[in-house]
Amino acid sequence: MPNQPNAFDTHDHSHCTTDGLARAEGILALRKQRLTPVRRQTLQILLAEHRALGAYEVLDKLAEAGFGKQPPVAYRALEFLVEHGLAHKVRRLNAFAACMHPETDHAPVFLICRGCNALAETAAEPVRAALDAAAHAAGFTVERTSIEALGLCPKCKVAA
Amino acid sequence: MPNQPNAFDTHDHSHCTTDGLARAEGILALRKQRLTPVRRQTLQILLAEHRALGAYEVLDKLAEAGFGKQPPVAYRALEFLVEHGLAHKVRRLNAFAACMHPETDHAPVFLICRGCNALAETAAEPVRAALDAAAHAAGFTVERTSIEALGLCPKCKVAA
DNA sequence: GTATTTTAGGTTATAGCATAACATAAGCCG
DNA sequence: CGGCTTATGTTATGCTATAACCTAAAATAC
Repeated sequence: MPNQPNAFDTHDHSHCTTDGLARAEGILALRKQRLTPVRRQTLQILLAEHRALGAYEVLDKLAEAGFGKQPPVAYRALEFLVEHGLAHKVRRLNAFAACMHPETDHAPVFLICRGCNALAETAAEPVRAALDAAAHAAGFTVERTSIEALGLCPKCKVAA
Repeated sequence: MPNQPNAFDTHDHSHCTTDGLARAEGILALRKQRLTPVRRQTLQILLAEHRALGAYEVLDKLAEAGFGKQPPVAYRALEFLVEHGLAHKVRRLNAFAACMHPETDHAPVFLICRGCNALAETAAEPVRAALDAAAHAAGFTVERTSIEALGLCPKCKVAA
């Protein structure tokens, strides 16, 4: 995993958005997929915050930006982004978040702060390995995973 | 974890229900909580199958058994069971399943078969440890986890 | 053993999350 | 440019979940 700041660190957030969009363009170009206006705007909305947004929250922002205001508008864009690893669904929250390292890691591990709703992705490999081992012992073949932890980020821990 | 059969093994399933109910009674007695008729029936419904059931599916079965047929009837019973570790919510499926080892393991790891919908709980400790380590590196304190894998169980793998 | 408090169950209503199905428009390619 | 494919817009609906209020049953206090 590249050494990017995680959501809990103070960082120059303007890079998150610009980098994210640039990387998305690169990835989609390779796959001959189009980053259409709605998709681009949707990704930008997710990249703007290090937290998960509900589909209807995204939809409202899309509507403000002049796109359609019916649920499928948001769900389709989100589905596309998830499919291409540019965003993830956070199942615990029924919400979506931009992927912070779309090139490298398609088995995300989420840390969800219940204090400030910040969301960080963290090193998946050791966790994935442990899960694969446990699954293998049961004769089970893992295809997709959701690994999420709810708790307190460093800042909220201090505040508490 | 006691050496019980997991969902993917062939086993005498009648024990699952009777044992599950007996253990629930023991656990709740210690906590001075009541296993009322709806709660008991709900647990029994979940224990009857090694898969996750949607709340409305549980509700239908409760209604058949003579209990109320409004959503809160099912949700309240399910919430109670989850709270006391007798059932779990499977977030990937928005559904509920009986806990297979309610005394010992309150951080379940689920293996969900996409072929037959069977659901197994597996050894949580190593996975939990890896997750805790990753979280700790980010300064994050884990309070609750959801760890779920989607894939193929041994039988469905052969069938495929 | 009856009154009081607490806990649980029932019901109505509504909120929040998600998708099916169909119509229109925009890019792609012969 | 005509037909194909992909994407967007819209209507309608289904599934998941909870708030709020009322009644009943159990625990506890007297």
